[in-house]
Amino acid sequence: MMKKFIAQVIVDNKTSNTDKPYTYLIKEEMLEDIREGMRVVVPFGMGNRLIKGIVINIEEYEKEFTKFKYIEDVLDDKPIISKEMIDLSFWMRDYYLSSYLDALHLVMPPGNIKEINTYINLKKEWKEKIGDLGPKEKEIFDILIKNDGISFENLKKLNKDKNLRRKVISLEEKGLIRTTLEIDTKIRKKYERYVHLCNREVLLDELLLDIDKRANKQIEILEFLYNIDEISMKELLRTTNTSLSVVKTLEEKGKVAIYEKEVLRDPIPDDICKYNKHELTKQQKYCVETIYSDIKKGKCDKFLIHGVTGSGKTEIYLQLIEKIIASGKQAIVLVPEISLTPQTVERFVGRFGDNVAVLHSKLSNGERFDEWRRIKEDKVKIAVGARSAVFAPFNNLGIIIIDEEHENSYKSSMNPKYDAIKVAEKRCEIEGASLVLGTATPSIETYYRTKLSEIKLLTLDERINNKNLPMMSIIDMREELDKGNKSILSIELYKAIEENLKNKKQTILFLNRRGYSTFVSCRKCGYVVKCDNCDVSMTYHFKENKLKCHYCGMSLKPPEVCPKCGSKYIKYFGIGTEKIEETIKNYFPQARVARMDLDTTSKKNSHIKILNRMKKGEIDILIGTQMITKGLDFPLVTLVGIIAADTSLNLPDFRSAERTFQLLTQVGGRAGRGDFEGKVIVQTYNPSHFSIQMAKNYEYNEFYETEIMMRKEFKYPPFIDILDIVIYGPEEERVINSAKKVHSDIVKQLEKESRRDLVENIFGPNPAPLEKLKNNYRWQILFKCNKNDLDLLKGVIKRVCIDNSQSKHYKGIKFNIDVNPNSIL
DNA sequence: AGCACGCCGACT
DNA sequence: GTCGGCGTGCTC
Repeated sequence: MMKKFIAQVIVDNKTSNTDKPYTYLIKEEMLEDIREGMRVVVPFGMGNRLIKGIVINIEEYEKEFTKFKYIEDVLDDKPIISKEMIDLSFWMRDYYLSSYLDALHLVMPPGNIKEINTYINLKKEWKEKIGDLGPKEKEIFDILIKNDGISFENLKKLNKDKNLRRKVISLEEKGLIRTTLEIDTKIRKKYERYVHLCNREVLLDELLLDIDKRANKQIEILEFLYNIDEISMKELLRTTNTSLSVVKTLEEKGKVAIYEKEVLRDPIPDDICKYNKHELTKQQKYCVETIYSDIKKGKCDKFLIHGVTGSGKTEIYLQLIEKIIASGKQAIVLVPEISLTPQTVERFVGRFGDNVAVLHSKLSNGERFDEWRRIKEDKVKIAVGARSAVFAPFNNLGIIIIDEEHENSYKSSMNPKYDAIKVAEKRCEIEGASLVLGTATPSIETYYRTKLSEIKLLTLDERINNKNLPMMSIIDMREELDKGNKSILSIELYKAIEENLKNKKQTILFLNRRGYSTFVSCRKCGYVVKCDNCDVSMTYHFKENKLKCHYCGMSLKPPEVCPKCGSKYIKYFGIGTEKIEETIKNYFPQARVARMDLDTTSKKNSHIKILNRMKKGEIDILIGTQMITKGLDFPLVTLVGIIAADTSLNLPDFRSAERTFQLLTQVGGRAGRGDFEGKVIVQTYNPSHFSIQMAKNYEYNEFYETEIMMRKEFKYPPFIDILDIVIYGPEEERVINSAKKVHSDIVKQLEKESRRDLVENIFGPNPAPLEKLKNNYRWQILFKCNKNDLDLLKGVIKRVCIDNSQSKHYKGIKFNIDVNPNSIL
């Protein structure tokens, strides 16, 4: 038998039913052109409808191959994904129980770069054959006569026949039309006009010989171009202050050439000043050298830099990267999305210039595509970005650095719900790169792994400027009440702000809730205004005079009388950043106050503006949410007030103590970064809680020891793995029944596998903590299991939920499966 | 997703 | 008898 090659193809069909590798034969003449990671066009289904897919594997095939079809066409000349990245995406699929396609999309170029389209053209001889058409066919053909060259997609819009494709195929068979396959590049390359001198060898005088002396502008342009290799038309016109016609005239005279040149949309602003290399402290130096020599010796390739805030971790990253790229490899730097500010980017771009690509969520599709390509084509050596930058398509990756490792934004909330740290680790293993994590407050999981020696721990306990960490004082808000102070501000915080204002220093006030009042309630009957679509109380926003749902975005006018009992005693409870702003403005009318939260930063660049004003000292008091806690460096800030430390502490989640500790430490770190001592005031109703007490004294190790004991005692990560299934849909009955069915099916399956013991650690089905969101009722089943049992449990869940998701039992029901979720809320 | 097949009721 | 609606199941 003849040797044949077959390819495994994942087809781009957005349904779970077809989400598996399909085998196709490769025509001999195509064998040379086809590689893993290329996109292909394949016939699919009974109508042999052409769809695109991606080749994930090519191998020799020696058995019968009659049942396979041939690959129709190859779309790429080079693989768009490397073999390593395919492997990485398959690992994600397995680990996070996602589909092949969702996992592949993460490692593929951004956007749907190319759309395949079938275009329909009339054949010359159609008039001779029009006789033998049925009425339906005639109807379609009439459309084609009017729209020669129409795409199949557009034809579908004009004719709603259910079997349109069949009829078109029949028309083609009858010889009236011809269909061609064409690819439409959705994301187009961007071109710009450039200008250069035609003859660069001649002297300037010679060049100006036949130019009229009165043609000042022409002379000016030629003189300008004489010293320049090439310049974009836009810039030429601007710098010489001329119009297009002048350049056109010079082109006609054969003096200059105008041509199109592809430009890569560069999202990095070009007014970045150089960020010079800093002298390393002893600790920093030790850190860089240890990591680099360990990597070189192959001794260790996973590191955690535990450095107090202000200990200069960024400089360590920069110098490590310098060494790595000097050895011909490339580097990825992950930072949390909200700290991907110009301030952060500047440091990397300021040091490495145009060797840096920046990937963040605000990029347009075109910009993202260009950055992706610059990386893929080795035009840059460093990629800085949020979570998804972990997939930057470098070909020779040397290092992945993850800053603020403890941040929860590294876990994706979309399928596959991957954790960028885990993925980075996997990618490093696959590609032989090294992983460096850095933070002032390591996550319990990561720190635990340093204890197991899976990750090497490096500690920096000195701040760069040798300043002490700011003093943190804890205010018991219950005592304030006893003292008769009903205000949001404790007396101590009030006085500290007053003092700070007097000394012309800046203050940051932190509260992790936006809006004015967090809920609105009737004092007579207790009715609370809730969102119609979600089971969530609505937040009052003063400026817009509206009640808003922070989950689905719905807003309505606040009621004047209670919708339930009609009483007029509607009261607003709970505080948000907007209320703080108002209070502060009342207390300190002379102060310049700014608020920074989702509501004030929705416009593009608005948050940069606020930060710039802050930097210039034009703001005395900055009030904000999460946003202001990350990596900001304002030397004039000497006071940080945390309005309510309890918000994160009281959440019924196993990470709430950890979050609180991290928050206090991180926010506290914003104070006293310059030449002045800082001070932090924390207001709380739980002053004795260990996370608050230990944050006060910056006792990370003590906090870790306490927390890890709790985790062990109550069986939480890192000792076990958690699986979270949320069953949701618009009909409550169906959701409840489905949740019960999922539960009992899983129990049955576990019994079949003789693993009754695992049933003990199933919690639920219960209504999810947010019982209704965006008109969907939500029920939850939680699983805890030992690391060794995770695969078995996942297998069972996959069979019960994913493979059955199309079954009629689960009509109108969706599953949200999260492996090791960030929080169980 | 599409497409076909098969079953069933409506209508020439 | 035949046409079309809809439920079900498969696509290398």
